[in-house]
Amino acid sequence: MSKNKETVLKIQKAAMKEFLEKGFMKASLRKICHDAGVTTGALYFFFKDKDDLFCSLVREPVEKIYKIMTEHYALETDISEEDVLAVLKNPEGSLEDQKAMLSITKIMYENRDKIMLLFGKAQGSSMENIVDKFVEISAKQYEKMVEKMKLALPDIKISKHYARWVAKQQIEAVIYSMINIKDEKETELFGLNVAASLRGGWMATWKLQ
Amino acid sequence: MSKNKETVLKIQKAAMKEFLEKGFMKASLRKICHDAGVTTGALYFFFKDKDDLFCSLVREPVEKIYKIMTEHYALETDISEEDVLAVLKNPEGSLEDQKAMLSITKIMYENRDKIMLLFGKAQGSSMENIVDKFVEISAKQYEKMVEKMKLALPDIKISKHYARWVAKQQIEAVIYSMINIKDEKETELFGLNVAASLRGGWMATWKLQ
Amino acid sequence: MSKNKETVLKIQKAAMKEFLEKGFMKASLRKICHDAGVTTGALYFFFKDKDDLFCSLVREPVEKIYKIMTEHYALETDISEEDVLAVLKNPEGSLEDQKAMLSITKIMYENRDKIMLLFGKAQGSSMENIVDKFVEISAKQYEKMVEKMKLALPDIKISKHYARWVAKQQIEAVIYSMINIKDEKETELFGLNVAASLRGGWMATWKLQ
Amino acid sequence: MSKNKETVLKIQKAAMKEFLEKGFMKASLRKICHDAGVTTGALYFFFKDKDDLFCSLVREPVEKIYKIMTEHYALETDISEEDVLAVLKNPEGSLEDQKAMLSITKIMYENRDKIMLLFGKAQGSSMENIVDKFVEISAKQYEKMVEKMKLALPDIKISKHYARWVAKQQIEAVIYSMINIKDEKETELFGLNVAASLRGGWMATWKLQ
DNA sequence: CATGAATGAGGTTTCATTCAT
DNA sequence: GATGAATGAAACCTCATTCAT
Repeated sequence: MSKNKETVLKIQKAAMKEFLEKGFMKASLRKICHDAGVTTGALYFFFKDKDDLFCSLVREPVEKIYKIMTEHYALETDISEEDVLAVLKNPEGSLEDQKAMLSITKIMYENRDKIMLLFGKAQGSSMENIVDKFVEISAKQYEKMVEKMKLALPDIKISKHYARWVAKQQIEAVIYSMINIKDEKETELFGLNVAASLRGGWMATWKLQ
Repeated sequence: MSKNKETVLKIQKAAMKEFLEKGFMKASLRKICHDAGVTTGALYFFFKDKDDLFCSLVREPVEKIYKIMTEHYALETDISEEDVLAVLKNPEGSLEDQKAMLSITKIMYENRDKIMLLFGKAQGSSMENIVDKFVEISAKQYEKMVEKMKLALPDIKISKHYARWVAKQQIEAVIYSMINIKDEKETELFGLNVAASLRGGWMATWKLQ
Repeated sequence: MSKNKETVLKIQKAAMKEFLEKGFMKASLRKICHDAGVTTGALYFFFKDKDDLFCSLVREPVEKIYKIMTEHYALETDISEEDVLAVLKNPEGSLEDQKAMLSITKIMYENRDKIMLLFGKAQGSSMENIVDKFVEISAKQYEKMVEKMKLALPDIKISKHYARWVAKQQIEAVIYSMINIKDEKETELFGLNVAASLRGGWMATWKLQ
Repeated sequence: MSKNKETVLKIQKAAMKEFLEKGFMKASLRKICHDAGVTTGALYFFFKDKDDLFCSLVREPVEKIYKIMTEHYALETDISEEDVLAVLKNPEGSLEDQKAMLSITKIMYENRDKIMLLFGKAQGSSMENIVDKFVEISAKQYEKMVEKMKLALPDIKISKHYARWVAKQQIEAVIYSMINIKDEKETELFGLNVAASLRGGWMATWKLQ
């Protein structure tokens, strides 16, 4: 039990390195096995195939993020129109929303390498569209919000693709920060800039403020 | 003269299909040749290698976009601080800026499939980082603008990564639109929403308006 | 253990045949695999590449010969001038020298086919210049000898390329014998003729006897 | 007439470079054509195939050498036993023999690059065994000489392969010199050393002097 | 648990050569 | 004389995966 755990970890460590370096498709299982000091048979005892190995590396944060998103958005489902306006006029934004985004951001930063694998090196694996899936979930909420905003502000014409784009922006901002900024102070400052920017963008779209 | 052009076109047509379907790496030259009704030798008479074939499909719009960007940003280099504020307070934004973005958008829409190849299926080819290069060019301008804004508004703290993110947002908005929206009316509306949103985001960041 | 050895041997046997027939470059790995009743993958499990396969066939004698040469020439390093003359005036020649040459000859004859591969079919492989390397080692000794002979016989003018040519002659005589003569008696007689001839050539060059 | 001559020369010049660099087999006709600024079709108008192109580069010296050898050896055919001994006891050697060897050497040096092509880069072409053919011609003469020497010196045991080896040595000495020595003075000195050495070797074999 | 030999299909590329124009 | 498009076979090699042990 301790020994196979060890083997799995050795494989995963080597796999992480190789996948990060070459991306899913160009990564070589042979090299992973060699670097891990393990034979192919051992790898295939623990993992169904290449894709399964890749997924094992990112499964944990994916599931956590997924959980937070679904739970969070389940809460937000029943906001009334007045709430929507109130929430958006409040410079602090929705508390729940902030909490969710913070949780996700925290998870991402706790799993920095895994997330970079997930969002930058997954092409060819079954995870290659995972961002889209997250965006999808988030987008559904924004679509609901947009619908309600439209009721309150019927003169504003909004494309039906706008909500999804907003959702995508939000998620990609976190990823961008994670990939490009190492310094913590800088990360925080960047986060504030982005938050202000995104919020300002939303407000401007509705001609608020 | 007509005949060789024909062969090249047959190859490129088959290549376009295969690359769009499978992406650069998983695409098979054997299949492309077979689908084009041509031998591998013929392909290698016209194209240096797989990468050259891929590039031939996207070279034209890439060069056009590159030209517009470099020319446009050469113009914008010498804006004074007052200009910056003036430009940004003007709801219409910089005329040149708008024109450049419109030209690029137009080129992209005129080469929709090529651009989708370029921005979604290029991993493994020498074009895989082309977006980054475009963002880079644009980012340099935004960095200059940010520097000047800071002089006018010294109390606003701005991350040094902010400019690049803004540049990235702008370009990815066009790509997003192109990939996801087919209807022209909808595209236009989405464009207006995004323009308002991005402009509002920038203003909010500087606490203007 | 017995089985994998078998596969390797099957591959090597087929490879030996193909390389001897066509030479390194024209030999086809496909044909080797087919003749060995094995897939290409199997070949590449045991051998890094074509060159590695070729080398595996000749490595053993090469290393043996190399070992003898380096050991032998290490011994001979410290001959004095008098020794040199003494050795050369003695019709039997240097005992050590004879022993080394005999060992090498013996190894060559024990690995006749491998040596023929090595010296006649290696063009294109990493072994293509192996004769030159052997000659080089031997040549260094002859160069030292020539230097000492010159001290004893300052009137004889000797080209600085002469030593290497003598070394080359000696080694190529063995190869020549091996390639062209099958009969043992004949080989022995030829060996005596060559030995006398080479020795006589050396003496005549120095105007001795 | 002048123009096609030009084209042929351009092709041959490029071919010479490529063959010298890579050897017959690895040389690329494509590259030769490209370097010559000519199309494949043009090459195939003047030359039957790769081999024909290669041969065209070396044909001239080959034929000259062949002519000298056959003519020379036709003369030497009818030497009597006494002549043989006389010739060999005479330190100057056979005058005709010297003249032939000098002519051949001269031709070789006048066609240095062609000869290096012929003797070092011909593997895979129809010229790959040309040295053997020259050796063969020369060897026949030496065989006759050996037969006659045996009649005069019946106690000396000589292998039937000895004559060919002597022939080979003589030709390879010239090639060796040509390939390895550039300086003229050095070449001459080396030639004297080798001549003395070969003659001394032959004499020692017959226990003469 | 783990080995490691073996599969077999597939990858891209290079080549000498041909032939209609 | 010369073009240059096209052939088509073959080249070496890599890969994820399987399975008897």
